[in-house]
Amino acid sequence: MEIDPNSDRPVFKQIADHFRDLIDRGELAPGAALPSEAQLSRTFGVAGGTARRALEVLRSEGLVVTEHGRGTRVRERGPMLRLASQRLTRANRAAGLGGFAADMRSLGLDYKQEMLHLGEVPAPRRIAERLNIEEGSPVFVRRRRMWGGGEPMQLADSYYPLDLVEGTPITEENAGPGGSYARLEERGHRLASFREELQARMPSEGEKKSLRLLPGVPVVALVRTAIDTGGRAVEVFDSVMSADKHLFQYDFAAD
Amino acid sequence: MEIDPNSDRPVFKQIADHFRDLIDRGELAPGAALPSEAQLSRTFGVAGGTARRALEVLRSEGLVVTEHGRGTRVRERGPMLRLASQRLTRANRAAGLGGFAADMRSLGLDYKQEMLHLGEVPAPRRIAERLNIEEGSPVFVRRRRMWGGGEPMQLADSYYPLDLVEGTPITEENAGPGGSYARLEERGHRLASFREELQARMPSEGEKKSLRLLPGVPVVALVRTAIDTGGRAVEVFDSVMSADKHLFQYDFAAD
DNA sequence: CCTGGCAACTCCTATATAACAGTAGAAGAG
DNA sequence: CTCTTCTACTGTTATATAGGAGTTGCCAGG
Repeated sequence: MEIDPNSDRPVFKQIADHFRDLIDRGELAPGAALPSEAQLSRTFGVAGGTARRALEVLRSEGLVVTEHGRGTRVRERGPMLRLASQRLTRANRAAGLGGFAADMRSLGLDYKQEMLHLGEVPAPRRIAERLNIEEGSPVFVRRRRMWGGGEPMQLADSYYPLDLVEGTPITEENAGPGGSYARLEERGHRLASFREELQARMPSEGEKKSLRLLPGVPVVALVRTAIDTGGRAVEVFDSVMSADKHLFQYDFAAD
Repeated sequence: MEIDPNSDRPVFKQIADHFRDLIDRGELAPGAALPSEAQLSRTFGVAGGTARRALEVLRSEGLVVTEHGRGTRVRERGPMLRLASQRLTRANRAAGLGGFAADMRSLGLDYKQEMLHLGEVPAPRRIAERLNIEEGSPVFVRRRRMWGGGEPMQLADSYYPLDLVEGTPITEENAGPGGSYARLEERGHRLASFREELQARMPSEGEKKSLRLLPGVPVVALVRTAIDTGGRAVEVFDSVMSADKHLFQYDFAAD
């Protein structure tokens, strides 16, 4: 392996290219250690800062992870959670548990839900538009962080019109068997359809921390609006999840 | 604005925080210039490299763009293309044009398609699984880059079982009115359903270049499988698009 | 009027150096 | 045998310095 300092391509990128290649071709398996910065610097005959930048490139691409004091290793990818639209059909919902709990159960991961906030808030624009109400008018929110397999999987905020949840367990920590959708249906709002909107982007600082995201991992923001048989939006589910742990699947008719 | 060199938080992150704040609060509007590296270095009393790293952080978060010789400015976001599942219903398909052309038309952007490859290739695993054939057996591929508004919007590879396309315009540069789906239906394969699978990730080097992606912009990989009324997979559409230009919307029943 | 060239600005790559901080294992004390 | 401390490794932040290269505007000379 040779580095050409006179090439158009900067040295640190050439070094990054070299290791990207090894990783892509599988010669460096997930979990395998890369040389330390000092070693790179010696073997390629470059300054320490240059070696460091090469690793930085690979880090930012999400190919490797580095731990302070331990070194840099090829990233291991955990299992992917496949979120299929069918998970929200009535039959599946009737099986008990909320949607997320069922998903985790099917992957054999233990499930936990951490309540971050529970109460009334003024509706943000994004939510108000979908609930067909005025921006800033009060709505009830369940803000929580979902855990699976000991890791944070998603941040999920559920917003409800006030009149639909007053006096129901939805306003309490435990929404009861079958989750909040079951409560809404008991109250006479039979669910007719869902709309899901997805958008991928890089996480904010806060999201990075609270989802424990590695550098270079994007997130997917999913907004689901639940519509009842009367055409009324009864819930807006606003969530953010790590892109490297989730895959989304939708089946729909061609007619 | 003050920087504390003795804080836990590194100086370069403090500087980045400062400008992230200004951008989030709208005090630095899209298109507005940030101070040059030299200016930052002077006004904050830090070394040039430190100022540079602060800007690097913002760049990697996709908040700013910098051009060599011109400086760093707050990123401007183009319009988002909303890809709704309904765009593939028969009624919409009948309106003429392929799906993508119609989408671009509705946004008022001019549309172009650049053919990259047209011919037989051995089926990659991902494709073979979905077409229900052996990995490596020959399939026909239309590999192209779609343009909208003068910018590359997506890389799209369509894979077909050989027997379905032989002797049809699908094997030619122009697949004819209504696109390849129309040709498949003419041949007796009436489309029954689609499955779309989405996954977000950071782009590869090649994708970055050919989609002209700015640093810090993720991509969405969308794989669509078209199924005919006989339950046979007749096309796998494998595409990659810039996450900051696309939003995905799916409507589905709750029953 | 236009053109060529220079100057001053911008960012980019690379070097060398220093002090600090987390990790792991070996050496020593109890 | 166990606990502590030391040491040699790892990465992290920050400094200073140098030369390269793209961009813009001005100004002198044609």
